[in-house]
Amino acid sequence: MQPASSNVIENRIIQAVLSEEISPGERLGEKDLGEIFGVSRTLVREAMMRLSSRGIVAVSPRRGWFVIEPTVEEARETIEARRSVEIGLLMTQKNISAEMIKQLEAHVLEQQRAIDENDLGRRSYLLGHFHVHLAAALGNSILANILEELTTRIVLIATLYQSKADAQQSCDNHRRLVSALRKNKVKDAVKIMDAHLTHLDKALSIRKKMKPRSADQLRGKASFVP
Amino acid sequence: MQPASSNVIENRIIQAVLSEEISPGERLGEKDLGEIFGVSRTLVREAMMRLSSRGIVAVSPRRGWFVIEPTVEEARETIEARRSVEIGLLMTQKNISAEMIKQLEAHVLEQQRAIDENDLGRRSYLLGHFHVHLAAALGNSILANILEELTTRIVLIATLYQSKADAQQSCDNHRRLVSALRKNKVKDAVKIMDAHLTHLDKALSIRKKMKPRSADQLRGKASFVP
DNA sequence: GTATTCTATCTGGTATACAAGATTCGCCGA
DNA sequence: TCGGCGAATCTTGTATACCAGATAGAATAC
Repeated sequence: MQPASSNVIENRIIQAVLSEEISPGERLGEKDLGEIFGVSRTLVREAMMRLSSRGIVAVSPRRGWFVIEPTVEEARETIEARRSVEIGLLMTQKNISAEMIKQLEAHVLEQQRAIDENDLGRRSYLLGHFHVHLAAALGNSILANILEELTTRIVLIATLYQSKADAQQSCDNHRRLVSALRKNKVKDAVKIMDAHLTHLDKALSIRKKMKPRSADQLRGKASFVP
Repeated sequence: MQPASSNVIENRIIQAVLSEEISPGERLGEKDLGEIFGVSRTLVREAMMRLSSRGIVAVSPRRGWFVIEPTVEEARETIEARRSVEIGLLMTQKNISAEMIKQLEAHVLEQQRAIDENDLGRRSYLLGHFHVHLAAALGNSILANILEELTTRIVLIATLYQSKADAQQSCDNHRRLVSALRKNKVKDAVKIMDAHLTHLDKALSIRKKMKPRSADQLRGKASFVP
């Protein structure tokens, strides 16, 4: 394994979370990750520090780093935060270029393909990252960053609480959203987004407990290796 | 100087930025900070990693860490991001308790006092943190965190571009905002917020160049020491 | 006097060393 | 068989060592 920078580690872990390769509550040992990425604990630690700042992992003193397991309360707050940000994003957007609409439509098609091909990791990744693309398309990279943070947490929440928001429905919502944007019907877009998140929020009531995987299993995941 | 954890360092630096004790472009050397806080470079580095993840500082390889100097484009994006978040926040809020209204009013009074007493650092700090309190009052700590990040950057932007949004006007806007919230006039609140940010955005055109202070001067600032 | 090159020094980048708390597991006793 | 106790081990916490790139300043050439 050739060495990787701490940035690479950080991004790889976010990607792994979005692809559901890593589950909430999973332990991420510094030593293990160092071996996987071929670097010393120092770089792993840097990546963890940034990830913890983004609310993806948290450290338990002298026990290890763990992927966060949001409580129901935190889950609701995250969904509400996303609702605020996304609705604000839609309401304050001025004009969206035809080029961007096309990109978003292409992204939705990719999502559909991942669903059809039953590519679970890619499916989860694309469905989550659609909203990041949306913010970027509306011309604000800062909001895109914020949304990446929030959607990553949402994926963890969805995994943890087994929200049954099935992929096809999410994809359909995205399609309708882009369609509304193409017609410049902002109000419709807001409604679709609002309903989408309300659905997610409702699905949260069904709790499901997960058994955390051990770090050893993680090492076995070939795809986790960059 | 007794040792401090990396968390303390991080918070202290954010506070220093909010209080305008630290200017954009200022160099923050690992060695210097380590001496100031009485710790090794390791802990300073951890704090810097998290601050960079929050977009407050950036590293120039083998040269040092610097407080970010947003370009005009980034400044506009930050203001737009804040507009989205704050408007979304106001629009999706359900009910705000009388208790919270009181807290916000008390905060506005504190702001006024800082203005009257000409306490510049405290003034800057309170005016910026009002929005963080607002998000917290509306019951979402995640949005509060996001807003802390954004307002910190806004302070840097205001310093850099010498936006003449004078303190008294900001405070008045805050007072009007809380008043609208008390009367449950959400639309008015949104309007006030929107106008406030538009004003900030307009003021951005007047560019002002700053000369960065050296780290030695920073060391001299007794108040920077925890 | 000015431009240039070379070197001493400073800075961050990364790995490693060592300390101390947490965990595990075996041993012992009841 | 079950529960408690202790040492061995594992994990993060923090400091330090060493490297390489960047910088500044002096010496040199013109």
